[in-house]
Parts: sequence; structure tokens; C-alpha cells
Amino acid sequence: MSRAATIKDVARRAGVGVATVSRVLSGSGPVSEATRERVLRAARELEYRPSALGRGLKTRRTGSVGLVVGEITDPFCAELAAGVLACARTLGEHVLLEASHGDPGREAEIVDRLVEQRVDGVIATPAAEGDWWRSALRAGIAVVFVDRAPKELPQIPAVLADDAAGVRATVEYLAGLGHRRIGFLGTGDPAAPAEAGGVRETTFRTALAELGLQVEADLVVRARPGRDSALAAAAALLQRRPDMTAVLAAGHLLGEAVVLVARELDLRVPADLSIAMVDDVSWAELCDPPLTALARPARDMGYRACEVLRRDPARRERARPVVLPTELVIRGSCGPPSRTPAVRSARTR
Amino acid sequence: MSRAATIKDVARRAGVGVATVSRVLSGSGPVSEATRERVLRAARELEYRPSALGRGLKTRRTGSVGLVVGEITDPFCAELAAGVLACARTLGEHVLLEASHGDPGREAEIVDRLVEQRVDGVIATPAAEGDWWRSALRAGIAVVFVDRAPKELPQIPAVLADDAAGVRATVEYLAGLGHRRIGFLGTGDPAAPAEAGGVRETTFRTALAELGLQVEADLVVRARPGRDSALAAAAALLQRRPDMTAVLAAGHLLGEAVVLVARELDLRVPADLSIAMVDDVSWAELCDPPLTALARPARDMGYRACEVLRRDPARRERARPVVLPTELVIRGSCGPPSRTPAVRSARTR
DNA sequence: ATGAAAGCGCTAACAG
DNA sequence: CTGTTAGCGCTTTCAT
Repeated sequence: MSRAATIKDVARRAGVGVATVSRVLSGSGPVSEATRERVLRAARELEYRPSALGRGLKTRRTGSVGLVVGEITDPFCAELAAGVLACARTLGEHVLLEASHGDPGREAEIVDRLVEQRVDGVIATPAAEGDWWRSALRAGIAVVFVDRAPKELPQIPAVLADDAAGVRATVEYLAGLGHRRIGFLGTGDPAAPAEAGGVRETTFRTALAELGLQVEADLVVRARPGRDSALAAAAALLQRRPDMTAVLAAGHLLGEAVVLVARELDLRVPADLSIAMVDDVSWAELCDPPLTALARPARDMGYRACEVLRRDPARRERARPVVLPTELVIRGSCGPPSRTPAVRSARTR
Repeated sequence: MSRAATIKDVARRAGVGVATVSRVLSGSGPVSEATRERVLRAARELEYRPSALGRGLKTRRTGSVGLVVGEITDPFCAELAAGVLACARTLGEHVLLEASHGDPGREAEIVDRLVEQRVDGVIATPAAEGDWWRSALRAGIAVVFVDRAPKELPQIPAVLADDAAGVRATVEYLAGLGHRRIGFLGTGDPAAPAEAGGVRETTFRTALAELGLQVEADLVVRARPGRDSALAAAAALLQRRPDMTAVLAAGHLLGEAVVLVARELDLRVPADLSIAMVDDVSWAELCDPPLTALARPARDMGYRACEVLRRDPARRERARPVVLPTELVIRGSCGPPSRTPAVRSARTR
């Protein structure tokens, strides 16, 4: 087949100059109705599609933004992506999707390639702080972080969920139910010091202390990324402390692990163990009993992040992080602690 | 900040011609070791990133493929996307993600815009048959369908799951358990004739007939896309026929609806009702009891589809659809039909 | 081994 | 109102 028609072909066929064609198609500048018609017809007849490549080279805008997430199969990331897609569409932008799998090296490579593509901006849930972000900025590319934001890069705007408020609310809810020995399952290096825990862990500790409850070291455990580690950590936590009456999982993968382990151990939920988790993914409602979860507005976050990209550089730099509220969705997985811990501990294997 | 460095800047700084810089960076053509060093250093010092725009204009390849799915938040689509991403990475291609939301008009618009972007190829779960696909082909863009393939477009290669074999295996499994009145919950226009059901429904009917079981009209119901319709259809099916002992949901959203409605109706699973569904999404294992599901290799499908794009046009046209096997993952949601339908029907409201 | 020059398809001055 | 022209950044002959 013959090569796709170019603006020149259209111009020739319509008997006009290329500039006129450009004017008609981009709707800029004055054109007489007659020529307009002729051009449009020629374009239609040739099935002409302007090339984004040519235009981009000239205008220095590609009309596409990069989106860097950890795993697109993660429901939170997927929801985030949906938000970005929705906003990008209203802006007429395309979305280049990339998965970092949480690997900083890979993230660096991705950002590098996005710069080559001359994307108009990058939206990312950063895997790590690193010079590649600064280098993207230097290349004149707008960057906005979502969900997390390394404190080393305050010049990069961010859209976050109010995890601190959410975790606090959840802890207060559990304490209000009468729980005194509440466990926490989070992510991170198990060997790292307490201060190294993320916002969720830190807030958990603070909230507990504020309520006058003791933060027991072995009630806070961290899993490394990955299903196996999550299961192992959950098993350790549940078996180590049969007197624990409630647990907060800091993410849906961790929540999944707790549910699975609790079932394996024949614990009744919530009679023997109350379970709550961060991120209200769809299966929370399908569980039996349905899981109480802290909903974070992933879609909105993606939408907002994309909007921030559009702001002019000056306003962007100056901006404080956008912090979106969370909501504790109460279902059946949490209840008052059982009065019969003896029974419970007899059931553990 | 000053504009990003171009190949010219690098050439000037290294004291060579632009052609030499191009040779060094693309690793093509002979270059003396000394100049090579100089060029590399100059490029590094200027933080030079070649522009994909300029290169693409010249080479007529953008290094990106379009991926058109229904909803990125659908676990099946997300898994598919992950496969595409994985393969694209090995090929050094970028992925432009688009969501059609199952709307043909939107799909047409998306394809049009992808053509403008001059993507090297398009991978899609088509919402509908339509001239936009032929027009993409005419524009010289490779297209490959995944998950479904309109029969009106046999010239477009496809990567599919063997739904027919999978549904048949599932029906046989249920029948083998002793079920005689098996329900089917699918998607599509409820008013359309029986022949209009998709492969899954058609296969369901055929398989039943082959087993000598009767296909009762009101045991096959269709829901329109959307959560509410799924719930309504599931409720209708379960309430209308209390004597039904097993149900096959033709998708995870439908499975979700059945699980929710069964719980609402206080049906015990699998004693009162056995449930199986197509698509082994993550929550299937978290349900209580865990759901028996027909696993389809979404990730592989995405990977393979991306591979097919890379094939030369001639081989691509000639190809028969790639059909990947499914696997019935048996969990606890299916069992022999209860001997006490009276009890069961007393429980329905 | 290396440089000069001709575009790739488009937009944006600038002339007319 | 409309045509001509000069690039945008890169690759690729074709000379040298």
C-alpha cells in the first residue's frame, strides 16, 4: 500500500498551500468557507491523519504523559490509572503506561526513556528517591508524585491520601470497640528501627500511645514485598500472640494474608480476631465476614495528579501537597474482643 | 532553564559532525575510538537525550504500541496489560494505554488518535466490529485482537483463550458432581435470541445437551454490563428457580453478583447452591468458601499478542488465531447437590 | 573514518 | 485570506 498521505498531498489535491491545510485542520487562523470545504474534502478523500510526530517536533508538545506505577495488576494502581486516563482524556492527552515493579533501577531507566519520548509530564508513584527525578526536571519535564513523595524532593508536587488521619481513625475505631492488644502488619525492612516505619506504622504507634495503650514490639511486624513474605509475617504475628484481639493490615496484600492465615488457624472473625485493612479493594465486600477497610480515593488521586501536571510550572513548584481524605468503611470483620481468650488460644495450633 | 541539548549541540561540543554523533549513539557505522569517546563525553556533559520525535519522523517508527482495553480496573484487563507491558519492554517499545469502556464510538475515536500518534501497532479487546479497524490497517498499522475477535474481521490476527473448552469442562464438572438443574449467568441483550449468546452461553447450551441434560430457558439469564444489572439478574435467577442446584457465572463480575445474592438469600454454598465462574481473579480464593473458577491466561495472552505484532505483515495476515488453554481451578464452592431441596426452598425469601 | 546536506511532516512567521 | 519558507531533531546517503 502507498504511504499515508501527508499535509502536502492534501494541499496539492485541494489546490492550496500547506499552511492553509494546517489552518483548516487545527482550526486556527481565518479561512474562507469555500477553501475550508475543499481542504476538508481532500483530507477525507485521502484519509489524511495529521502526524503527531511532525506536529510534536514543531510545537514541542507530544500530547502524552507518562504514568509510572508499581504494578498495574494492583487494584490500587489500576484505579489510579483509571483516574489518570479519565483526566488525560479531557485534556486530549495520551498516557504512556510503565511498571517499575518497585525497582529503583528500573524506574530510572523508565524515566530516562520517557524523557526521550519527550512526554509533556510524568505522573509517578515513586519507587525511590533518586537523581533521575531531578534529571527529568532539568530536561524540562513536569513531574508529579502520587500516593507517596520522597521528602528529599520537596520541589516535586504531590497528590496524597491522608493516610495518617485514616490510620488514626481506624485505630481509634478498634480501641473504641474495646481492643487493647492491637497488632499491625506493615511493609518494610523488618530489621530497620522503629522510626523507619512508614507513615502508617508511625501513625499507628502514635495513635496507640495517645490512647494510653502500650505499643508492644512484637505486635508490630513488617513483611517484605511479595505474597510469601506477607503470609509468613501474618502467620508469625497471629501465632506469636494469641492474646492479640485485633489487627490492622497496612495494605490489601497484607490484609489478604491475614484473612488467609486467620482461616488456616480456624480463628473466627471477628469473635476471635478483628481485622481491618488499608485500601478498600473490591474483595473486601466479598469476604465472609466482609472486611472493614480504609478507603483511599485512588481514582481521584490519579485524576488530580493529572490536573496538577497542567498547571504552569511556577504554581506547580510552589504548591503544597494535595492531601485527599480517606474513609473508614465499616463492615463485619471487627467487633468487640471476645471474653474467652482461653477458647481462642486452644484453637490455635 | 535552557532548552534541552540537541544532537547539534553535542556535535559542536565534541567538534564533530552530527552524523558522527548519530553513529556513535545508535552504534551504527564505523567510528574511531577517539571520536567515540569525545562524543560520549560531550553527550554526558550536556545531559543529552536523543529525541524520539526527531528519530521517529525520520525512521517512521515511534517505538510505541497502543493498548485498548475495556476498563483498566478490571482484573482481567489489568493482567492482560501486565503481559503486554512485559513483552513490550523486551522489545524496547512503549505502551499507550486507552480505555474504551466498551463503547464503540469511543473506540473509534481512540483508534483514530492512535493512528495520529503513528503507533507501530495496536493491541485491543475490541468493543465492536467497525470500519475504524479497517481504516487503521489501511493506515499501515498492525492490529491484533485479544480475548475476542469479531468474525467480520478475519484478516486481523487474534490471541484468544479457549473459552469453549473451558466452559465445557466446567459444565462437565458440575454435571459429574450430580447437578441436573444448572443455571447460567452471562452478558448480553436479554431480549436477543438464544443464538445471539456469546461463545460461553452457546457452549453452555451445547455441553448441557451433549450430557443429555435439558436446557431450560429460565435457567439461562443475561445481564447488561454494570454492577446493578448483574445483581438484578443474579437475584432473578436464584429466586426464580429455587430448585436450581448449581450456577455458572460467565465472568468475575457476574460471579461476584451470584456470591452476594446467595449470601443475601442465606443460601449455603455449596450445600444449597454450587457456584463456579469464569476468570480466576484474586478474590476467588478469599471467598468463603473459596470459589471454583475457570482460569484464563490473561497475562500470557497479552504477552503473546504483543509478540504477534512484531511478526512481519505477511505472516500476520495468514495466521490462524492463537488459542490458549484454560484451567478449571477447583476450590470449595462446588459440591454434590443437596438431597433436601425442601429445606433450601424454605430458606428463600 | 567523517562531514555536508537532504529530507521526514508539521506549524508559525512573514509576505503578499 | 492565502502561499512561501524556515526550521523542529534526527537518520541517512553520498562525497571526501
